[in-house]
Amino acid sequence: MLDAKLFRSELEQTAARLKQTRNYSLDVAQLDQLEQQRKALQVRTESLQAERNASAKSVGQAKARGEDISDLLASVNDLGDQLEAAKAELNDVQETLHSIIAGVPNIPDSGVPLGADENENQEISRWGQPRQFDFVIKDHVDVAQGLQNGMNFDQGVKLAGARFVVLQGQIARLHRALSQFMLDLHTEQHGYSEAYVPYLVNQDTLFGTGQLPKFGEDLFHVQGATENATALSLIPTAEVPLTNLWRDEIADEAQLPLQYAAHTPCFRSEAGSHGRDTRGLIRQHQFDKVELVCLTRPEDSMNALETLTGHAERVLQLLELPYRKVLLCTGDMGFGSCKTYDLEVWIPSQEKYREISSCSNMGDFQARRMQARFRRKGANKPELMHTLNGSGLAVGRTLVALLENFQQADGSVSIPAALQPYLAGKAQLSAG
RNA sequence: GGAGAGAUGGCAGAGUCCGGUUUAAUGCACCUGACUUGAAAUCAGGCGUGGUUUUGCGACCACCGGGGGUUCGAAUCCCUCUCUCUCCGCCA
Repeated sequence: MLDAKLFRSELEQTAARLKQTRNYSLDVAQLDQLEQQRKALQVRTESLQAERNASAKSVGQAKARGEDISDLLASVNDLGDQLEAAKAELNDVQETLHSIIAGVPNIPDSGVPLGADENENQEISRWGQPRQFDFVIKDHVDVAQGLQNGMNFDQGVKLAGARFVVLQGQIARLHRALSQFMLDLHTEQHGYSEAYVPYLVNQDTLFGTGQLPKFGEDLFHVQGATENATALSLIPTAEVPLTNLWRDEIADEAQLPLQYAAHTPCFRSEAGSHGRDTRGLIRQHQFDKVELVCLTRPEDSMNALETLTGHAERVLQLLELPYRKVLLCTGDMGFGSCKTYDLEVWIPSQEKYREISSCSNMGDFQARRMQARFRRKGANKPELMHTLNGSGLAVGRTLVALLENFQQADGSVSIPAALQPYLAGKAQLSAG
């Protein structure tokens, strides 16, 4: 959520900036009118409340002195009705305002290139060389089929439906090894503290990170067993529970930066993705991810984004997977982000780099929604922190990249050295 | 699943029966100042969050788990939801 002040004192500039960067149209006239109503109604409501408080107090005092209070009561008779009406009106206006403001995306950092869509993203760097194969390569689905059919989409369909998979045998083991490897790397070498978190979260939590109110259709919602059970939703990323750890909390400045890593499944409805990436493991309703979250002081967040992205890159480097780092343009960035790097891994069968990590600095956008704050040493007012998150990495897609990039002519798959300890020292998965 | 008890400011903890100078006592923590070479101790003062309004000082409003109600007035009474704890039952 943007600072409400931007909609009051800098409405025109804010609208222009949102249009320029996000192609987001703010109804300036409507907002301006609502804001004027809000102001008038709020002043009126509060002065009525003050009046009510004062009269209630004098009633109390008169009564304490044993005086007759019927005159006093008569004089405040219609106050309640007036107040109630004013409150109701104010409430309406504020709800309308809030619902508009809660749906406005973050304003990108000035360093982010302007652009309409992914075609105008900026490649920052490349690491590694896509391998030259001297045989006809298979995609990961066929590679896995050669490995005792360890990736079974028919079984996924049978058990759950389209975009679900069952992994078995050495593929399942590889999948587990990858997440363990990533989590160990980040906790042991990059200073993240490991967390195990709920996979189902409530609506406040989803609002905090920005999934609600606008993106509810991207989630799976779970109806509790009882009629009025709390509405819960499956997390689309561990960013949601991890960042919300500090919702409605005030950290000491010395506690920052806070760094959390968690390995969780992620659930996405993929509404609107029909027909995209239908083959293979690239786009599933359920996938595992090791997520990194960092909470910082405002002045530290841009550096922290570089550091955090570096941590995700380190996974790819250790796994010897060629990738490129892309700075997303304003039009391609997520709703709450002010700056995002995507890491894209080389997928040989597609001869393309595909997203495997997205690292974002959300600025104070999420922190304002969830009132995640910190107090500077000596300062009295708490201040919003900045929140960052990044995949380190998406496990399923890493599995895909590994199978494809390290496939051998005989159908086996070699294992990068860094990962071998997690596979009982095996240097390859053998076909058969 | 059954029975009971609770939820108060960063923490602890009074107030709730019997609604009214309680915009919440007190203690701890924290901040400022005094004393001290410095620190500790002591003393004095300050010290919640959000919001509105104001050039500023300030004034005002809301918040005692969430929501609703009764009332001139609610931390206090009523309804409801959520959560926590204790005991019993069941259980990975």
